[in-house]
Parts: sequence; C-alpha cells; structure tokens
Amino acid sequence: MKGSGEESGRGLGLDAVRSHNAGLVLGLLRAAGPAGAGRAELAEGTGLTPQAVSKISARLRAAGLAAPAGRRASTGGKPPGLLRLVPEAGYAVGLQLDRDEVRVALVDLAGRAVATRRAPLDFAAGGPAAVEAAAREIEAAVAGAGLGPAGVRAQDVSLPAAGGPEPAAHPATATEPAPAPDSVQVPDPVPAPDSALAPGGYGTGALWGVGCAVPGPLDHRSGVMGRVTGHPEWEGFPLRAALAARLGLPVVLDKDTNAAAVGLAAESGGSFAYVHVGTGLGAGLFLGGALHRGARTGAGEFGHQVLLLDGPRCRCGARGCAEVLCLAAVARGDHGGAARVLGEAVANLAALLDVDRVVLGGRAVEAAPETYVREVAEVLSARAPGTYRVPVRAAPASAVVTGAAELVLTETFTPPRT
Amino acid sequence: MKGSGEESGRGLGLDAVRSHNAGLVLGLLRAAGPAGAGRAELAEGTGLTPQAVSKISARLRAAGLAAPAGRRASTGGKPPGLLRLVPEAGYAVGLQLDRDEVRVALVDLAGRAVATRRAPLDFAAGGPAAVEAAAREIEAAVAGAGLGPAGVRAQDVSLPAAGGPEPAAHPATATEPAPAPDSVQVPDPVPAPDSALAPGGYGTGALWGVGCAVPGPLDHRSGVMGRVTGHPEWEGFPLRAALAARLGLPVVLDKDTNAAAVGLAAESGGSFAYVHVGTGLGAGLFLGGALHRGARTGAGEFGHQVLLLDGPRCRCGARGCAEVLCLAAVARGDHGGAARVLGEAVANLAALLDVDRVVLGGRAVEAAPETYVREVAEVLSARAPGTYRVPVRAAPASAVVTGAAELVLTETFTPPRT
DNA sequence: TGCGCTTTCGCAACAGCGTTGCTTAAGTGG
DNA sequence: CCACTTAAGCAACGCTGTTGCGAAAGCGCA
Repeated sequence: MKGSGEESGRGLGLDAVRSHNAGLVLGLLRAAGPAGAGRAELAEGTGLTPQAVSKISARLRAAGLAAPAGRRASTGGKPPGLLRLVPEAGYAVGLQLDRDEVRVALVDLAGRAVATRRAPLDFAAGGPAAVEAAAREIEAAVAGAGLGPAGVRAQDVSLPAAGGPEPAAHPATATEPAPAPDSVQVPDPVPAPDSALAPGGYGTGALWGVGCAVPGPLDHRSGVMGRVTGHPEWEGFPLRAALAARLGLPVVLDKDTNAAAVGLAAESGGSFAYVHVGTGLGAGLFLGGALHRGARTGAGEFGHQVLLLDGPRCRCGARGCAEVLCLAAVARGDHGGAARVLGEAVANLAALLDVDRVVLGGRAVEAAPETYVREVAEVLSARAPGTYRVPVRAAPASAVVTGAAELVLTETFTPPRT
Repeated sequence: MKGSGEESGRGLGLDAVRSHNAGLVLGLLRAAGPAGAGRAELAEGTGLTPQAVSKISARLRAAGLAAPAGRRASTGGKPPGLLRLVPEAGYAVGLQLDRDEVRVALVDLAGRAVATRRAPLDFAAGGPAAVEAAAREIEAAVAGAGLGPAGVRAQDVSLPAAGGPEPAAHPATATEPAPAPDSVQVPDPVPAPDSALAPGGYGTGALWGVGCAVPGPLDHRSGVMGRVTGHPEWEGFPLRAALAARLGLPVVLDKDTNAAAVGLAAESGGSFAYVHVGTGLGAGLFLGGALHRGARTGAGEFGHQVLLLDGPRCRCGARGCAEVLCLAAVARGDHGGAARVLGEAVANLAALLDVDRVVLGGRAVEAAPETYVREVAEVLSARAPGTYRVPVRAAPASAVVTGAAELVLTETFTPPRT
C-alpha cells in the first residue's frame, strides 16, 4: 500500500524520495568512475544539500554500495573526502536470446562485463528449451566468475577482466568494513523495483537479477512473448516467468533494441535513438530520460515505415517499407545503398523526435560500421533543417547483452540527465 | 536550492512530494467533474492512504481549490462525503498567435472556456506589434469576464458560457469559506512551476498565467522564437519575456501542436499523437504521460518525413516529404488524396511510437473532418501489424487555444495515467 | 425501538525525509 | 603562527505520509 508505484496510482511517499535521491547519487558516482566524487559535487549535481548528501552517502556506505576513495587536493580549505561506487557490490546478468545464438554477460555495478559467454541456440526449439539452454550458460558464467550460490566474494577471485586494467589509484583510508564473507545473499525472486537500497537489502557480490533481451514483439509488463516473425511457437510463451522460476532470480524482459538503448543511456544519457539492422529494422527510443516502450511495448517498429509509396511489397503487407528496401540492398551486398535508405528512415525519425544523437548497431552495421555511420550522417546533415548536426556513431557488438544487464541495474541507478 | 527542479539536478524534497500528490488528487477531482469524488476513491486512485487524502484535501479546501459536494448514498455504512474541484478558483489564458489571426480563451480550472475572442493579426508586423495586439485581446477577454485587476470575484458575474449550462446539482453543505472578496491576487510574474499549492499561494479567481501557442520553431525553455517559415523577422524574438513583461503574468510558450496535445491529454490521458494539417504538417507527441518536446523543442516535425524517395522537391530541400505531397492534394481540393498521404505518414508514426490513439486537427481537417478521419483510419488499419486498431478522431477547432491555457494548468494538475 | 455491523473520517502519536544552525576538523596562505 | 577557507558531522526542526484508535453516521435485522 505504500509508495511502491503499482501502475496507475503513483502517489509518492518518503520511501520514493529516498529511493530517487539515492539513485541520483549512485548515478553520479557511477559516472565519476573509480576516481570517485566529492560530496560537494554530488550536492551540486543533485541539487541537494551537502548535509543530505552526507546522510545518503552514509546509507550507501552502510549498504556496501559506496566506499571512501581518498581525498582530493585542497583548494584552500580542508580537502574533500571522495566517495566511489563499489562495483563488486552487486552483479546483473545480461541475457540475449537471438535467432541463432544465446549470449550472456555478467556485469558489475559499474557496468563492466566481468564474464561473457556465447553459444549456439536453436530458436525454433521453442521457449522451454531456450530457457534451459540460457540457464545453463548463465550458471556457467556465474560459476566461472566465482559468484553464485557457492558464495565466494568477488574480490577474492581473479576475473577475466573485459576492459583494461583498473587504474589502481586509491591511496585512501580504505575503511571498507568488509562485511561477513560467509554467504552471498540472493534477492527475493519477486522483483522489488525501487526498494533496492533498503537497509540490509541485497548483499555484497549478490546477483540482482537477469535482464533478458529478445527480438520481436513481446509485452514488457507481463513478460509474455508475442508473434516472433517466423517462429509462431513462441507466441504466448511466458518467458519472464519461466526464466525467473528456473533461476530463482528477478527477470526483466524487453526487446533487444530497448535493451541496447537502456545500456547506451547509462553511458551518456540524453535522448537518442538506437537503430538496429539485423534480421529486421528496429529502434530503441530513449526520450527525455526514459525509455519509451509505447502502449503495448510496440514502440520502435522502425522498419515498417513507408519510404517509397507503391514500392516493392514488404512481408508486413505494405509497400516500400524501409526494411524491404534496406534489406534488399544488404542482400545484394550493397551496404552503401542500404545505409542511404537507412539514413532516410533515420532522418525521418530524427526530425519527428528531435533526438540528441543516433547510435547504429546490429549485424549489418557490424559488417561495415564506417560505411553506415558515414552514409547515415550524410543523409542526416543533408536533411537537417537548421545548422544542428545530429551525431551518429556505431555501437559495439556487445551493446545488446550489456544493455540487457542494464535493464536490471537501471532500477537502482537514476542516470543524471544531460 | 530546494526541490524545485532546475534542469539537471532533480533531487526531491518534501515539497516535491506534496506538490506531486496534491496534483494527483486535483487531477482526479478534475476528471470526476462537478459530481465530485469520495475520499476512498481518491485514495484508491492515488495509491495513498485515506488519511493522507484527508490531509491533502484539507489543504486543497483551505486554498480554495476544492469544496465539499454533498454525500453519496451509503453502501451499508456512513455515506462518504464528496469533494469537488472549484473551477472558479483560478483561470488561465490561452493565447494562439496564428499566421492571420489571434485567438484568446479564458479557461477555468475545470478546463472550460468561459470567454473567447478572436481578431485578425498581421503576423508580418513582427513580434512587438503582435504582443501588443495579443495583450489587448487578453485584457478585453479578462475584463469582459469580470476578472482581472479590477478584482471582481468570478461567481458574482454572469459569464458567457461557452459550453452547455452547468448541471447545478450541488445540494451540498456549501461550507466554502468565502475568502476576502476585496482583491484578486496576481501571481508572481516569474513562473513558480510547482509551488502552486503552497498555502496562501494564488487566490480565488486569480489569473494563473498565460499559455501562448505559435507555429514554427521556437525554444520552449528560453521562450525565444526561431525561424518561422516566411517570417524571418520573428527569429530571435523573446516572445515569452515580452508577453510576461507586458502582461505582468507568467507565460509559457510552446508550439501550437504541443499546446493542442497537452490540452487533449488533460481530457483523456494516455499516450497519443495530435496531428495538425495547416500551413504545414506538424505533430504534438504526448508519450508516457508527458509531452515530448525533444532536445531543442523540435519534436513533431512530422511533415518533413520522406514518403516518396525521389518525389517532388519540398521547400525543406528534401524530396517526397509528406508535407509537399499532402498539401499539393489539399491545394487541388483533393482532401481524400491528402488524407491518404497523411494516413501513410501517421501510420509510420503510430508504428514507431505505439500510440494509443491519433487526433487530427488544423484547418484542412476542419474543412472535411469525416474524410480525414475515415481515410487515415483506413490506412492505419491496413498497415497495423496485429489486430489492434488505433482509434482516430478529429479535434475541435478550439483545441489549440484551449490547449494553450492548459500549458499553464498542467503545472498544477497531474493527470492520472491511463 | 434497539442493537450490531459497516463505512467514513479525523485526532494524536510516529518514523523518516531533507533542511538549518552550529561546532569541529583539516588544510592553505600571509 | 594565526587568520581564513572549505569540509563534514551532530542536533534540532519542519514537514511528509503512516499507523492506531475512537467517534460519527447510516443500514438492516430482530
């Protein structure tokens, strides 16, 4: 009955305030990286009082999510004590079920993948088989990283670091209280969306949940699959519930394009579109600080916009869709032509939504990233009404898996708007 | 320094909680209409405790924004006391500056226009002249309705009701404390976005502000005009500041399409697109409970999406824009053809954003509303991927002016999501 | 008519949020 | 060596929604 917003009623209580502000501070800490941030800049960045930041920081330190990170040089007074995020305080699993493979990424709170796996997948075998295959890959990744039910703390294990080596510049008073190393707490299987920072909730090294990214239509709220093109056997399969039951973890289900968008938003914020060129054309829309899923999780159906009235017929029934034009060019190996068609479609989108930037991804883009970025940017600047140029870049191939993990982490972090 | 969110920092405080919850209750009261609503359903609708609703209601009654509205029949226990919105507790001015006329609507808290005016406007005369003309119309409308600096209370004056007669069904214990009838408080000229409900803020019958809707590009945050097509003399004109200085009232500036969308959202909520067919094609996007303006108030540039690659050249420089195709048909008098082109563009939009419904407006639509609604709905259902059909309807011709006033009122009311 | 039941609703006490006022700590710079 | 500056925390405060409980008010059955 409290402020934990159901869906229609969204009355706020004190807990909502605490959760929001803590998420804001965590978002800033995350953006600050291992160097950490001072309380003054946290206060500046959040609009809160320094004293409020102190109280929130104390709660975060008590929860093990933040730790002191030394002091910065003085600017004439007492040098500020820095605070940093403790990345190994929690992990999220990113799971990508694609048409031919399954990918898994174990991601820490800083957003870094500490373990990744990929394996072939027979998508046509249907939901239960895919759940089983995914669960095995997840368990292997978690076990390999030294986490999971066995209960070994993360920092005791040497992990195959994905990124570069961490700049170990913490000459600090490492007062990290080293919580009881005996067990790893697994959160409640039922998702508790905004109570992540309740005192005592979660534990160091715990798995916070699984974010699952799949292509095709689905319902985000219920976690049930829709009619995946070419795979009618998936329609109506309750993928989220099946994964949650199999793994004993909270699961968030979303389209692959949405997962990538959420992941990219954690890096840079703002409002933008992630455009995916794979089996079809799709887009993830991050607008005004939040992902836009639409009324029925159908937003981002970007490929079936008509670009050429009376053009060739598309599998969707219409004529001259961007998808049929673009994929025909890809099939010919004409990435330049595909990119120009894509550019027109993206320009339509950019004009309609006034996005800050555009990020391209998907297998076709990975095949020739420079071509796509160049051609799309070209069309965009030719079509832009004013002098403003929308930046275009390509996403890494891992954007979807990593973003899937971010679906879980986003519930705790509130990214600072840019 | 408090929770009144600037732009980047959005730390919440108690005041934000109060403001949000009060807005939620006011939104429900507004939706309930003159019949009023019981405390239990307000608690249900907000997710708050009945006791919290009681406290909030007491504040609203003290502020004059809500009043008792009798009792509902018992369901076996003590009959609930009803609460209703007091529409005459405040007014907002809606101002529409179009290319050939100025329109003004004085709107009460219930969203009803209690006075309207329209007059020719020489848009080419530039900003200052338009401001002066608009100010005169506003003053005339306010004086005619018995409000304004003279300070006559609204309920003492017979108003030219725009809608039907109000169903006077209030057999209640009218305990309305009748605040001092001597003066009408005019709010601070500097907008105070979310402190509208501070005890003692605003007064009964007061003007809360002016919402100004104009075509063409502008910056919502700064209130400065951009390059209006065909009227370069408007570029850079600080319309919001000029109006605020001339009128001594807070002013909100936005595109006409956005104003209409906000106004329509107040009626029915949800997420939808308002599509305007006038001098150009534009759209107002109400997504996920909030208007989407985009990074530079440029969202809704709906007309310059390319529908026909290598089609006829548009004034924007591209080829085959929806606008050039649609307006060519309108110029021929071929509303059916224009509507079908519009339908394709709307279908692109609906697929991309997964909206609940589409509302059509603008002069071309007013000329043949049934044709546009029918043809657009036809294209939409032909292109819809699933069985879901997006409802299409036409907006009244007053949608933009009324919505402009709603730009002001929205800061106080939080519409319940649907 | 009387009594039990249901529902409404407000008073009073409460826990928890960020804020304010003030004190103490820990550096820099003349 | 002593102002001066900046940082950080303790304590009190105002305010939020919440909880507990009792009074008020109508229904329905004996």
